[in-house]
Amino acid sequence: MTTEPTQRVATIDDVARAAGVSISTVSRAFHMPDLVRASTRERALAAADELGYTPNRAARGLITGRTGSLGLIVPDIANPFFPPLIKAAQKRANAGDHALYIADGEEDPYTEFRAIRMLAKQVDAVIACSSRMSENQLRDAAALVPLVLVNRTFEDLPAVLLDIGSGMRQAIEHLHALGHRRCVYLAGPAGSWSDRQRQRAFRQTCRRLGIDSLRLGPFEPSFEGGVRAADIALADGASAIVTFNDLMALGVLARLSDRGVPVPAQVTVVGFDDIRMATMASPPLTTVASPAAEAGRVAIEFALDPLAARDRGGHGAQTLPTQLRIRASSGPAPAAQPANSPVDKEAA
Amino acid sequence: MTTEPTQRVATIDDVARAAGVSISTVSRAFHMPDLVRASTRERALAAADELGYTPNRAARGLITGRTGSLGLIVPDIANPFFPPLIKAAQKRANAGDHALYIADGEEDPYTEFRAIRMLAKQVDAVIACSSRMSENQLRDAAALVPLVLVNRTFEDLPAVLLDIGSGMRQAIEHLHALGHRRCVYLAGPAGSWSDRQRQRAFRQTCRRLGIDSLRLGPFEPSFEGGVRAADIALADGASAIVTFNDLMALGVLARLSDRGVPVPAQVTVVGFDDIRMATMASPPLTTVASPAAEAGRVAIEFALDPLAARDRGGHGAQTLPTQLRIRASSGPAPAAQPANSPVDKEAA
DNA sequence: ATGAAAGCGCTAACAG
DNA sequence: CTGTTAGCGCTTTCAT
Repeated sequence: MTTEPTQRVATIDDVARAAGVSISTVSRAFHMPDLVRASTRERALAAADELGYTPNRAARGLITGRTGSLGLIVPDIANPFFPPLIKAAQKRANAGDHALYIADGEEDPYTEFRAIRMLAKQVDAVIACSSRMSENQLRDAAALVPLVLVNRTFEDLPAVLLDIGSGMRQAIEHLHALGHRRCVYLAGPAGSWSDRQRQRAFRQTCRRLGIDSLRLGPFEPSFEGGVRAADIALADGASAIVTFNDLMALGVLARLSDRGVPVPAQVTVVGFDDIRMATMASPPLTTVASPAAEAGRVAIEFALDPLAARDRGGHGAQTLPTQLRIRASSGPAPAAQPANSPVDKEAA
Repeated sequence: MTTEPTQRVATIDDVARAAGVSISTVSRAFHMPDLVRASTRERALAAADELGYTPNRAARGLITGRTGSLGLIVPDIANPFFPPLIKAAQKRANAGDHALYIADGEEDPYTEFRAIRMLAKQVDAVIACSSRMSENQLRDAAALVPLVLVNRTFEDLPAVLLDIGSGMRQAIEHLHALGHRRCVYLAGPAGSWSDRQRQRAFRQTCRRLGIDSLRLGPFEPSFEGGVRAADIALADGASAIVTFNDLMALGVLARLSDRGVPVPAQVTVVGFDDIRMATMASPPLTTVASPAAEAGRVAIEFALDPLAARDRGGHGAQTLPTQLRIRASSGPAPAAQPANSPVDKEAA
């Protein structure tokens, strides 16, 4: 027989009564320990522990303006790139005695904005990962609550970046070394900032190496998006495929496998994330490793100490290195150029 | 030049002033629309919209005791079983105008308990998924805040269950039909409720079908855990392996592949979750489909309306069906019994 | 060193 | 129908 409905949660008042001190003494025992005599403090703390008292962050926030909580928004929790980031962030937040609230933006700018606006008053800062919001929305959001960006920059907001350009260069150089002379990039969401970054690095590196480059998309940045994109990429006769993210790469691989196209014998696929799942993919997937977990940790640090954030990189942006990760068995096979469709639509 | 730090968030007071009505009228315009004249209501709502006003749920909760927020705890966000569940839950919560806070229990009972205690006062209910907490902790938690369980039962707490027994029976019958006569179950976390359920169904079904059954473990319910378990399972001469969850199954597959063991020609692996990732694994993985998303949705409904929850199944538990999902190419191959180690340790 | 009192943003009686 | 008042749990002056 459980005490089903909420029994009652100890308030600071209960603690005070139990310890035989005033309510403000208890509060001080927590936040300004030096202002109360040691013995009194002990008693208060003991009582608090006894009653399992946890301060009501909401109530505290009401008066201090600081809630001791942080918000974290990702476009899609199901995108395996984010969980490691989230976990690292949560760990770091808890270490600083902060709670972390996670919300899912559903890959939709407005949903994301609403989520931020809703969180605004109940958290000290919001961390927006790979934000899909427009610049205007970003500006509005930043006016409501201190904002930290991950995987995107905007004006002088503190940001944690992954060195996408370097990863892309490494990937293309790798493909070039394998003999590929016609590469296609399967783009992610239309307005995506990080997709633009990738496209740019892709185009530039291809040009530099004299590789025939092609951009296809946008596609949904998901497994299904990759499946759909695969056929199009194949039709365009590319022997090497670089995708916006690993999820798409996995989709491409699955589709290629279904169509009986040998990978990497005929096509090499490079994913962009090195999410945990990539480890689980069969060997052929070469990935660009993103230090997602570290990004999560650093983002929290930025959020907890905006000033430190401002002091790091240029205007508070810190860039984390990225690295090509070649699966053992994806090495050898170069690629015979398949039937080459002349259509160079949207040449990147 | 951004208005970097929090500019100022509109309060109900601002709205009232802007609309030229009293503060309580604004409040009523939101919660008891019929109590204010249409024209006044319009004006209040318009002003609110104008100022981008979002009620401060924390402040509201302080007085009503209802925060309009829900908490959701999972043992491990990175476990791909949960994201779909989380997403469905969040969608349903938002539909009911509730915010959903997600927390990660880090596969640790006490971390989980602390998280719940911290959330207790700031949410209307907490949904604990595959809780790793002890019965005592569960009881204590339930005393602090209305609690909804997913994937576990405890006394008369509302619960959403997946019909694990049925899935396991289907899996074993399938293996039996393929000719397997020696199956091993790779167990998950030691104290896990759902692991016990699986073990029981496994043991019973094997006995009924006259299959030589073996339980190994516990193992970490992760990809790495599966990798480690694979060798042990192989050493024990099983031709069919059923794992606690898909993550482990994926690890087993990877390890088997590394060791050059043909799957499913020599060994068949059955995962237990049918998470999205299973789709992406190479064909040999047969899975038990869990309606994770639906579980998330139903859990929110239970949380929003505890009474309805109480009215459904026995004491508020609703069981969702589970189904064996056989990948196309995992069908044909039966299994030659490999070298059979006589050690029947921990016979299930 | 400690207590009393004011007030954060909001809702729920209680008047009008 | 609408405005006024009290007070949720907490921190923070301001007294003592």
